[in-house]
Amino acid sequence: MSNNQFKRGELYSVINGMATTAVARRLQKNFRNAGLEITIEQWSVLYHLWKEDGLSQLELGNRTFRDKASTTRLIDNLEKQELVTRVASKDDRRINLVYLTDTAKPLQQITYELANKTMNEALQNISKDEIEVVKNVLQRVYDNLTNKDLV
Amino acid sequence: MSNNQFKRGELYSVINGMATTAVARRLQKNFRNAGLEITIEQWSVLYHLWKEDGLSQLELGNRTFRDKASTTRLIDNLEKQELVTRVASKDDRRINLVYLTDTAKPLQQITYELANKTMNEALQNISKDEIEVVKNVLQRVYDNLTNKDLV
DNA sequence: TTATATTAGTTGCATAACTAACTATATGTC
DNA sequence: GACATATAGTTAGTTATGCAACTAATATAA
Repeated sequence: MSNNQFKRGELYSVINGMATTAVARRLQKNFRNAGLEITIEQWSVLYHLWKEDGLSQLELGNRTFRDKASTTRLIDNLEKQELVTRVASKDDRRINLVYLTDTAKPLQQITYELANKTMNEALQNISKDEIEVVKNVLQRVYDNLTNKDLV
Repeated sequence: MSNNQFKRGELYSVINGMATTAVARRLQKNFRNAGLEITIEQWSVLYHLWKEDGLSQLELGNRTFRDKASTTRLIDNLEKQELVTRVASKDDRRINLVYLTDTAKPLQQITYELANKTMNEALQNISKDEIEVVKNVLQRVYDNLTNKDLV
């Protein structure tokens, strides 16, 4: 019997990601309570642009784990809210580089604070060691399912 | 400084749930490759009905971590595919009890097997102890954010 | 240099999520 | 019994997801 055999009844709770969902919902709520009109999905894109502005849509999709269709529409919505602009690359005109606008810049500080607050709420009474194990395991799960595409 | 302070750059990967997403996508793919036409969201509802048939929509929503509007539409779609039927409760006619049809019953075995297969793919080289820590931490994260609704 | 293949992004279609407002049934209080 | 309140479920509106088919631009190969 494999080392990783689950009792069937336990499977769903592992797959379900209820904790992830709960964190996302709480962060969204904290955004809303602070009067921020952005979704956490939009924020996930802004987050990567604050780290490195002017990424291509494809690269943004990779970093936020989305396919290109989802990325297209997320950026459509961000553009509608005037938080980013698309600029065709001069080297390769197939590529759209995505840049933050001045409207987006002041959101960085407040959303970082709200994300920190949310994580503190989520991680009450959970030790640093436990968090490290979780991060490590989830990374390995991700790698198990994506590095080799054997299906 | 709090015990749970994160370096900012690490925040997103924790919130994002990329591992959860990857597992869900792989399970969906495994369903599709086996010729099953159901979504994992639909499967999550069937999963609970196989454990206990005839639950109310609200109870199904609780067990699958959905609000009632989402539950309504999920069951609409399951009904369209003739996998479940709604039966008004005789005791309280506001309540819809949801029952599996004969069409749904043969799906149980094959989807359990595919879920097991998916979890084995996901959890390669991850020890039982690590899995226990992850499950325990995620449960506590969930509890931290839901037991007391202090926002 | 022309034909073919690849790549980045968009669009159509279907499912699903959440909020808020709504309907219908039950319950509680006077 | 009548009126207010609570509860279960539905509907409308918006955003997001994924797949597949498409366009436009670039790269490769003959």
